Amino acid sequence: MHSNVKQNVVPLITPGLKVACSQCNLRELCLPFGLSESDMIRLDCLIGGGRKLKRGQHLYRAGDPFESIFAVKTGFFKTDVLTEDGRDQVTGFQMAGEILGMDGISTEVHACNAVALEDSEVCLIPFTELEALSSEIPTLQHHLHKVMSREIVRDHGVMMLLGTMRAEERLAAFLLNLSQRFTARGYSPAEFHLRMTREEIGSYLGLKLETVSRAFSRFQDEGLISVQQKHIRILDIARLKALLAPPDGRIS
Amino acid sequence: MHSNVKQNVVPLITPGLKVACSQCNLRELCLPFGLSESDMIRLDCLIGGGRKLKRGQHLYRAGDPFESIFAVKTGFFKTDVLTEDGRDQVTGFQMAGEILGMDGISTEVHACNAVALEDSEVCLIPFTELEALSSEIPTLQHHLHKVMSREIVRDHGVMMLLGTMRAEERLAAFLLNLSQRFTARGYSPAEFHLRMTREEIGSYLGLKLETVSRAFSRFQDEGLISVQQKHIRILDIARLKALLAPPDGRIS
DNA sequence: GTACCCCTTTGATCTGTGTCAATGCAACTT
DNA sequence: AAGTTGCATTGACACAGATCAAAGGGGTAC
Repeated sequence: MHSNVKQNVVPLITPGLKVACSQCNLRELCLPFGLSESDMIRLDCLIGGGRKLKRGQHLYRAGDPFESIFAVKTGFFKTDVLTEDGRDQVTGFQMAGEILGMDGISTEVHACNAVALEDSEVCLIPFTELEALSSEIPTLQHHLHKVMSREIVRDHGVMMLLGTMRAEERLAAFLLNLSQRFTARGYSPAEFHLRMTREEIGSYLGLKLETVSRAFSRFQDEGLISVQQKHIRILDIARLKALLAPPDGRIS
Repeated sequence: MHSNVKQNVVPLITPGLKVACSQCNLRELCLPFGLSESDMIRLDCLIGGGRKLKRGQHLYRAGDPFESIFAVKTGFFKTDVLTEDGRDQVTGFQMAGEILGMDGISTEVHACNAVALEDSEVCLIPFTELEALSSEIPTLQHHLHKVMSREIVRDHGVMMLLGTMRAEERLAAFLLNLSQRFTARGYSPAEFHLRMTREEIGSYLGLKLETVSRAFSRFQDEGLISVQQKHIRILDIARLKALLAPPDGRIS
């Protein structure tokens, strides 16, 4: 009855898919950043091949034993936490060049779920081997620490968003963040396709899907963006930014 | 006019204050966890002495160059982020054995402020040296990664709290979290002193101080806790926990 | 010891977002 | 091509928490 898009079959590692970091056009965004050619080749050697996922498939689930972190090669992911009592919180959306799975290091078990929001491809980076290599390559070690620290800082930004912003401010911040990340990857800053549903956006932003939808509509009415389902075009990025810094200051 | 408690004078490093990790009764909670005696002594050697802070003093400020991380030896801290437009979000409260400052690794500059909420003492851990040592001691390296990962997981928990919980649930979660952390340090799980103001609790929990105060009062009326200013006594921990897992499930 | 100031509590009202409900739209299946 | 299904939009209403305001209490500094 279900299409294979939703089956969540555990995907096999596809060894033929291996593409060396040194050849990868994401290397300036990803883990190998800053490495010399020769060090990059050493990193190539430990990366355990790629893995392809269909839309809807889990890369890992909360409770899975932690063995690797993952670098997104193509596609789009979400991570979410869910508690016994049924709460569900999207903790992030990840795109090409971003690292997934660091939540698992602390307990040796993944703390959240990672799901592909479109057909995607990741590199598998066995963590024990990565630690071993990074103790030999200071640049790699330091960059790994930077990546983890960046995740912490990003999370603090989300806490700020959830703790202090109103619905429209949250959505504006979300759109601007996506725009900026797409830009860094060479895509249009103004026009993109949302891979996630209104409900997933809402979960990430601490809002209900209806509120997200209404905020989109209001932005459109005011000429800030144009929305057609999942297709977004930012029409007035300056006014969108201005939403985040209210003129009256709101200084406590 | 101001008392010296509020002056935020940059405190000097106090070399005489140095206490070795190997002698520290927090070593099982802190960075040296799991190290052999000899490795712990090597860690001792790089720890750059202690630093004492009066209540209200900053350990570091957003924008300060990043050089060290810090381990809380005694006392209590808060970290907060503030943006140009005047938003202010408390991102965490740290107590003995917890590590501060990892936000600075990614950009070489601290991303938030750390303030002592009572007279406190920290160990200074120069980060470059820590990286160097950790590449020689795999256990130390791995534990550092665990500490950073734990921070990421903790942040996800706060995002869950901010994104999905109602005021009383947030406060219950907050109290239970404090209780659990005090317990881990050998203090009473049921009775403790809040070091932060209602406003700081509110900022952390994404609530206004009046809402925090009202929630405290309601908890007291219902016999869950007793509140006397900053002195808290948990009277019915089971019912407090039950607040977090509503009987109807609330499963979406 | 005393005075001041900040923190906290509590009340009254307002408002943004959640909730409930119905309709619309688009893509995918058959 | 029609039917099914999931996602998005929109409206009406309710309510949790914010805001505004005032009074009380405790700790801290002198």
